[in-house]
Amino acid sequence: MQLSEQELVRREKLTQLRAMNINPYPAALFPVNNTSKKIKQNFEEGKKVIIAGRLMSRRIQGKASFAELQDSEGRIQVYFNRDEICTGDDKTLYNEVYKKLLDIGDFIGIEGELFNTQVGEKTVMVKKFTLLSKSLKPLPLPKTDSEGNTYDEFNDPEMRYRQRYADLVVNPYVKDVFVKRTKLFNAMRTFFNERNYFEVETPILQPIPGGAAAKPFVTHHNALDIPLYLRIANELYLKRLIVGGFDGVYEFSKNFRNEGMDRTHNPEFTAMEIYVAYKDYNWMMDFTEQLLEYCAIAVNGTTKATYTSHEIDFKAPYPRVSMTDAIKNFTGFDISGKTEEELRGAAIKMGVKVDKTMGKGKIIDEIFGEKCEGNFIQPTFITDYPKEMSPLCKEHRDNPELTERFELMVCGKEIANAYTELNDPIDQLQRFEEQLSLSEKGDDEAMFIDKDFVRALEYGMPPTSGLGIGMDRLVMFLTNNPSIQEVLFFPQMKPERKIELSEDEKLVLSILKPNQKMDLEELKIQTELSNKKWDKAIKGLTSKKVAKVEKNNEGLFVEIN
RNA sequence: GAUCUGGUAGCUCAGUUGGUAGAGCAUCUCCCUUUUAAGGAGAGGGUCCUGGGUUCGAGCCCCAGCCAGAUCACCA
Repeated sequence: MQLSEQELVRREKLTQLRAMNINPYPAALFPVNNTSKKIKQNFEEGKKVIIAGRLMSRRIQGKASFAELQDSEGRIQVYFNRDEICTGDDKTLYNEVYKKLLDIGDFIGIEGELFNTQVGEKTVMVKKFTLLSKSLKPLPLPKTDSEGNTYDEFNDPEMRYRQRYADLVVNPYVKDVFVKRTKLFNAMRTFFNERNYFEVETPILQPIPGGAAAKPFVTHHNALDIPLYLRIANELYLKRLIVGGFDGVYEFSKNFRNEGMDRTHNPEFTAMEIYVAYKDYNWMMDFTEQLLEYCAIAVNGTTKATYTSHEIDFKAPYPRVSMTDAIKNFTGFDISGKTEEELRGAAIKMGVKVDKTMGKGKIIDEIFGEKCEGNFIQPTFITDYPKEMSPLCKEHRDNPELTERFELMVCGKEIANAYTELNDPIDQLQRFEEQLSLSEKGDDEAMFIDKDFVRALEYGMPPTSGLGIGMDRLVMFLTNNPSIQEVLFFPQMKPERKIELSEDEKLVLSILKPNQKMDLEELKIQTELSNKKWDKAIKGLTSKKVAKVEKNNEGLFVEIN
């Protein structure tokens, strides 16, 4: 690996430290008894403290130096003075170790006393310091001045996501997002637990992926020799637990969908689903608005949130608009009682793209998505979806064309989806069968038939209402981040393909490249490498996908990839 | 998947028809007891994303590719 000058310098310091009998990576615990935040909150002149963290800036002025130490809660200024650290004649600890062998990014432990500088900055006077871990790679060093201007900001999204660890060290706002994310999860748990709903875990590896219309990832179990799918939703398993007798169950589930990636979609994402027995979707709407109000306050201290140019308010209650009314309002067209052909015609007239594989439900969904969805900025429940697009949802008590379903729209995006759950096993089987015919028509997202789930319903499931919330999307709204990558620690990225070739590999390549494809023996002879070196070089090149070896009737050939 | 934009020092960014690769911060050396992105002086540091091409000569122009972002399409 090619090291930069600065990296070489730091490695050299490592050996110098060892030569001075200073272990740059000591094993012993360091007895921290304070943090940067606690020091500032309970400041007392002369108080002794022990702290630890990363050295993040230094201003050296001869015998004295100010530096900043960053710990998990922020930064505190520390003051190094030669005569405080080196009380005897030997000034090596300050002149050599502190000034020359420490670097920005190093973890150090400090024992010292609190004092105020002449400028009034709360500061730790260092009496003793310990190197806790040497940093070998220079961190990016963004700076902010007193007016809030930033310099050298570490802002390339690619580098920030790939090296989230560095991003977290130098960009404090990144940590804030994830603190809020965890606050949201904790708030939801509290809200559910206080109502005696029960947190559970269900399988991620599933023989039949169900509960949503989505393309699954497939894997293979060797011992069973069967395909297994990564879950796309946890709905069907949670309902099985309602069959089993729980009154309310919920789960935060990582779901996996083998679809495109963009600023609102990551292949793995987190959903929360909750199912409550003896309730319906009207109850669930009340429950949802209370939940979100509670969560918004827990995360931001207020029900209001800013998202891009929108000011949104999660204060309950939220308006409830039926899908039929929404479409009527924004297009003037009444979908009720229309045939598939009439709907298709209307969609085409509105300029909404439809095709032959779409059934009634999908056409309506398309019209809604195209003409209405974007208009709902404040939290709004859209209710009573067409039956065809909701195969797990109970038929509407007043209209057999519709289902008792709602979605919660915020800023034109869906963040929650809920049903009065279908618990009629015969109806459920029929709906699955309709999905099957959709999939035969070419809809590659139509659901599989889950016979075990139907069997569970046959034993009887109490009337139940269920709710699903896209947690990542909700975090985006509560932290004003229009990109899902910003609210995931490690968003999916294309793998870095760094090709580093050894000398021998380069030699092989230099002969192979002008020819593109060569006989393996001939190439080997031309390189003049020993058998061992040749073997290593060619295996290296093939494993790095630079070249490939091919065997055909005429012999063995090496080809550039 | 399509289009557009970008990729230059550890970080942020300049780079003039196409003519020896630059700045600030960071690093290194020397000097310096309380500074607030900011002490002073000096020095070093480059696979200009990769591979081809055009040219006497390419960071710049052309082609192909890689990675990212944005917009759109697809998709919850």
